[in-house]
Amino acid sequence: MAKLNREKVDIVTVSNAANVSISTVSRSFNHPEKVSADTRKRIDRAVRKLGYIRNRAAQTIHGIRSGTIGLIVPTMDHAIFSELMEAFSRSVEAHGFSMLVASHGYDLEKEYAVTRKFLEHRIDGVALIGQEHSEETYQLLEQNRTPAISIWNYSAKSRLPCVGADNTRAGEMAAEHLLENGHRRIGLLFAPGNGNDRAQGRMDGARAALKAAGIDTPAEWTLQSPYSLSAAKRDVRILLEQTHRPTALLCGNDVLALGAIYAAQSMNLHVPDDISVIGIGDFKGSEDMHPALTTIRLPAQRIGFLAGEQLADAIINKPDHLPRVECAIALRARQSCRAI
Amino acid sequence: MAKLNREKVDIVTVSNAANVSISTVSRSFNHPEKVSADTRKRIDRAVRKLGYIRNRAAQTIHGIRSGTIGLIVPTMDHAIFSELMEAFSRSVEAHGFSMLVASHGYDLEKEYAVTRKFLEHRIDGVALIGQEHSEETYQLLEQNRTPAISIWNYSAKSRLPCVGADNTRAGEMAAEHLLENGHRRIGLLFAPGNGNDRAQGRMDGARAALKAAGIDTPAEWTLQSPYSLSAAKRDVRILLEQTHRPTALLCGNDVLALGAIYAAQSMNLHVPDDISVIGIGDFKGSEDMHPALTTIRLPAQRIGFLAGEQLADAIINKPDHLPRVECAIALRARQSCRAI
DNA sequence: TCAATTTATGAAAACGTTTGCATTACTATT
DNA sequence: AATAGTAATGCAAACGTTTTCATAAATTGA
Repeated sequence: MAKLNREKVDIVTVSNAANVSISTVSRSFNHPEKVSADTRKRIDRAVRKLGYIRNRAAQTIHGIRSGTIGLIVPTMDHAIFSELMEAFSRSVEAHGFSMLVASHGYDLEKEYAVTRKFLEHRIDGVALIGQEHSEETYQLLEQNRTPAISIWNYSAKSRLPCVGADNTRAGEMAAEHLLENGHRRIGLLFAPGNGNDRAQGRMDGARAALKAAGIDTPAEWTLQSPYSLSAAKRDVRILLEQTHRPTALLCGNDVLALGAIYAAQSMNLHVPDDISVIGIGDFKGSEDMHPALTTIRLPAQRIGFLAGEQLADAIINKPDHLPRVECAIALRARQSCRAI
Repeated sequence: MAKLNREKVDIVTVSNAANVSISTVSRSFNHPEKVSADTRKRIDRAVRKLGYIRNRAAQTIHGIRSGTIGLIVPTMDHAIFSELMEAFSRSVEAHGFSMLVASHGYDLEKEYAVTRKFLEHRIDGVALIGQEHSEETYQLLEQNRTPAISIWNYSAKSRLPCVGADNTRAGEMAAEHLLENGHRRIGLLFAPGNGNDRAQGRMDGARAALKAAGIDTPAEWTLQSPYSLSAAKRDVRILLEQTHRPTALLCGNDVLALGAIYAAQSMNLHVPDDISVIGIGDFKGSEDMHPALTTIRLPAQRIGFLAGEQLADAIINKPDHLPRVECAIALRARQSCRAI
């Protein structure tokens, strides 16, 4: 069966082989109950024999859903986004959709271009990361009435429906944990905030909580490092070489936190005895590090899964209003912070 | 411009607005030189005003390429695959393709199902990870004459053209490095080999090299752990609690190696003084760990990039034969192994 | 046994493009 | 001024489906 056939096999080929009209073949796929058992069997045999595969493009121009959903991320190779992607993919796939993915490298114009390209493919819906997008991107989506959601951050006044966590609160919680443990000299290490409202929100939250406790972090203790172990390590080493050192480091994400820990270790400083480190994210592996990382857990898998469900639901059932979903975050107090 | 219009806008809408026929509109997109500058300008204005976006599905059924490439991975949230994906995506995108992605969780039947689904979308090409696929998957691709490549492992006798590294050799090189450093008591820690020819190949290579040196690893020093820091940590702890301990651990990938290091650290064993650890992969961050991980570098980004180029080339230029591309691997001797 | 339903199938239009061919209006050549 | 050639455009067929409507065949009910 399914022999190698030089010519393309389409619904006509099948209908000929099964000695029925193309309408019947189509029906046998889409409304099998309307076709006699006998005919159906004959068609199935022909399909298998010829190796026929339906052409979704043809269905799509007929007004049927394309069966694709787009996911546009800043980058795929950050642990946090790949976890999210995997979960999102699994959940939309369970509803029969295929996933188109692209990354834009924190460039909002690129994001617009990719969105446009996806719309050419007539995606049934699209998910974007965060809520910082160009006005053109928002308009493009509204104009085409393409179901779209924003994932990763929660905000009560997001322009798109969103599924995510409150990054500002995450920053606050991290700061509060350090404060509760008696820290007052706190260094800040964050990823650049432009094109990245997650990082910005966390930073704002942390700053606000510290300010509320009467603490103003000096500029030389406020580090901005790209998302990379080596960059964080390098930058934190410089900070720690100063004579006047913070007792704790609040890091915008777990990778930066791990970099900070490595920096400390490489200078023979003990974490948490000599310096405490707290992260945000709770990436895979943060729990198993040594010392186990104290961090704020952002439920990436849950967010990805729920986002997929929401979007699939939006496409299939066309509710006229999509809710905003806030996913709970929580402190994971482990071994990288101590009370002073 | 681009007002919110209730009705769909297609090429007919545009042609009316610009007072030309649909043929001219189409030509103005695809063969602009065949349309007078004046008309083109008029069309462009209409396009912008209406917010028209070409329908690739319609082009596709006309026999034109769909402009999509599929990438099917075991899982997206292993560092190594996400790095690969990002590089692959960038490279196919540069050639104008959009990327469909799916994961199969090391289940070859799922892989077949996903491949089929992608074929329904009329992908122009597809990339699979590794060379272990079901016969049905191979036949499906051959039958449809869909350009396909296998990425990640190189093998001179692969059924599909491949772009990748020699995993067997990686295993050998890791073993050789330990042998050269005087180790004879070597523990093995690998991911399960079924549905994962990469892991299997590395293990075979390591075993062969050890055997050639007259070393037979006892069963209790041969660990099989799922790809996870915590599993590796747990399993290695058990191994290290034995009185008769290996002097070195050869790990099938860097995550397992890092887990092994954490296990050692948690038992107050020093790496490399008390035990040496070597990994395979050289993931992002392995270099920055503490101690910096000695490992065999597999160039994930380069593989992803070249694979994208190869596949795009196969689609665009239809050469009748695609070469196999082997990407060089190399030892990165850092601080986690010592000579004894 | 005949009319009235019901069931199974086919014919044809529609979906949004691209492109080969035909037509018209210029431009250049003599 | 007539002819050949070229540039710009339109018409209509084609791509592979789905679905509405019509029709034929089978079943039901009297």
